[in-house]
Amino acid sequence: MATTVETSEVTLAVSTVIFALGGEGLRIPLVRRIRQPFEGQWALPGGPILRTEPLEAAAGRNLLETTGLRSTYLEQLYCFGDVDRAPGERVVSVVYWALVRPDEAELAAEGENVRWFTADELPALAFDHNAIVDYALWRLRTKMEYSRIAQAFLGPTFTLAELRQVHEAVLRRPIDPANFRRQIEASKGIIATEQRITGGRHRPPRLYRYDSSVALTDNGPLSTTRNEAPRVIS
Amino acid sequence: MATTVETSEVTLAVSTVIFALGGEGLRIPLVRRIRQPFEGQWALPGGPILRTEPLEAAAGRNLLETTGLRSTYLEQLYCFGDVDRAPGERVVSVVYWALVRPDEAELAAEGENVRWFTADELPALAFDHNAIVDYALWRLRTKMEYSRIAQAFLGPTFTLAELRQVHEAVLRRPIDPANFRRQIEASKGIIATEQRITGGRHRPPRLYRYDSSVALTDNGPLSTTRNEAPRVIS
DNA sequence: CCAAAAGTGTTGAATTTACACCCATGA
DNA sequence: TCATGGGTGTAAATTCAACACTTTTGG
Repeated sequence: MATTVETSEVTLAVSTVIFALGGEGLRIPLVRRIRQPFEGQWALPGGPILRTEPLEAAAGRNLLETTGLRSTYLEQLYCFGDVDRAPGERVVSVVYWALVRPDEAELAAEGENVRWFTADELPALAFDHNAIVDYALWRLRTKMEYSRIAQAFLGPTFTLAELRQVHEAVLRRPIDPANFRRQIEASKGIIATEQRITGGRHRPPRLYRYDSSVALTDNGPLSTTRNEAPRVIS
Repeated sequence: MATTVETSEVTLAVSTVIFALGGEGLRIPLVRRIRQPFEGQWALPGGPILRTEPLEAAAGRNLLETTGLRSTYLEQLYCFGDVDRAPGERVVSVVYWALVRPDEAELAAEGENVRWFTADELPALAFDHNAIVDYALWRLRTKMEYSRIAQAFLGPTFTLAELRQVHEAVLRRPIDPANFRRQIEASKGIIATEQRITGGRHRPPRLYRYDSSVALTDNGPLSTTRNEAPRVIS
């Protein structure tokens, strides 16, 4: 992946699959390669690993550098190391996946060499990146069913309808609003505020916020106690 | 981890957490380090990555080299890359976890520099290997609840009591035999043979074998179509 | 016959699912 | 007042959990 020096036998890199929710469902940003191999083709944002930088920080950094965004959720996906995944050299890529909020994604830098694609309709990507995205999509959809990562797509407060729409968009199936409400309320991790949204031609929905004392997902002993910053309650 | 050349900025290695079931529950083999750092302390089997060797093959190879065993299940656990996890140099380790059968584990080479330990009572290990084992244990126990990896601890045929005892040993809690039976029978992936075990002072139990057309666990698009070899039905 | 584990049946609780229906708002 | 989603109620279906009971063997 065009990294570091050529003196090492194996090259190590970090790449990141970034998800945001757009009009047509899940969207991910890709960068156009400006050198061989795969020059001109689209690829996942990525780069070399710096000697003194943690892997997760590297993922966050190249996320920031290519899109200008900070993610609300970042997790290691897998380490890809097939011998022939890059022509000529042996590249091992530690891949992370990230979720960003749509309002931030709006501001995202989009230029000649960075473009957002609909996740289910990608062109042929460089390297094995199509397979990587497929796996990231599978993980996201699987995890959506048993964790509360959906909240990472939303701002500090949200209505239950918004949260449900996130689930529906990611899982691509309708969800019963009544059952969804009870399910979420029973699962904890969410706190009702006294605020409501007015202006709609219907009963004003209550706003919720997430309970920052409860982790979005249970990663067992790996949980990096990196809980999101406590939210200011308005 | 004392690998390859020092010309590269970051050293890449593979380690493996190997699980077998022994009398006192889960057991794992460790190797004694014969050089600095952590000389004399116990550590996970591991080694450098060869230029032309797939990561999974490297894990299988150092499993074979240190214990003489081949595993019935091998999966990537996580890639550990904290900056200070090895004194002096930057080492990124791709860690795999493996399951082996007790009958094979019996034959395992155990010498001055290789010893089997009870997984829940490990001494202080080299590097961050205690944390790695904790995470592997969590993954094994979590996965035991929703997949059929328990079968990887058993031979080609087994009774439902044996299968249940694997669950009980790993999860460390008793399981109702009646409910366990129905649960397993409903979940498919297991086939009843016409054979029974005689000789016990009780009704002879039926032998089962696993359905090799059903994967032990659903890893989504990552499944390496590396299904176990079809079993000969006796 | 007795002990022990294999295997089947049954019942109540908990959870899931579908859908009816009332509530509060803006137009 | 009507349309629209917010929010509550409820009952059937399914799954889960506990445990009684019957079966088949060896001693």
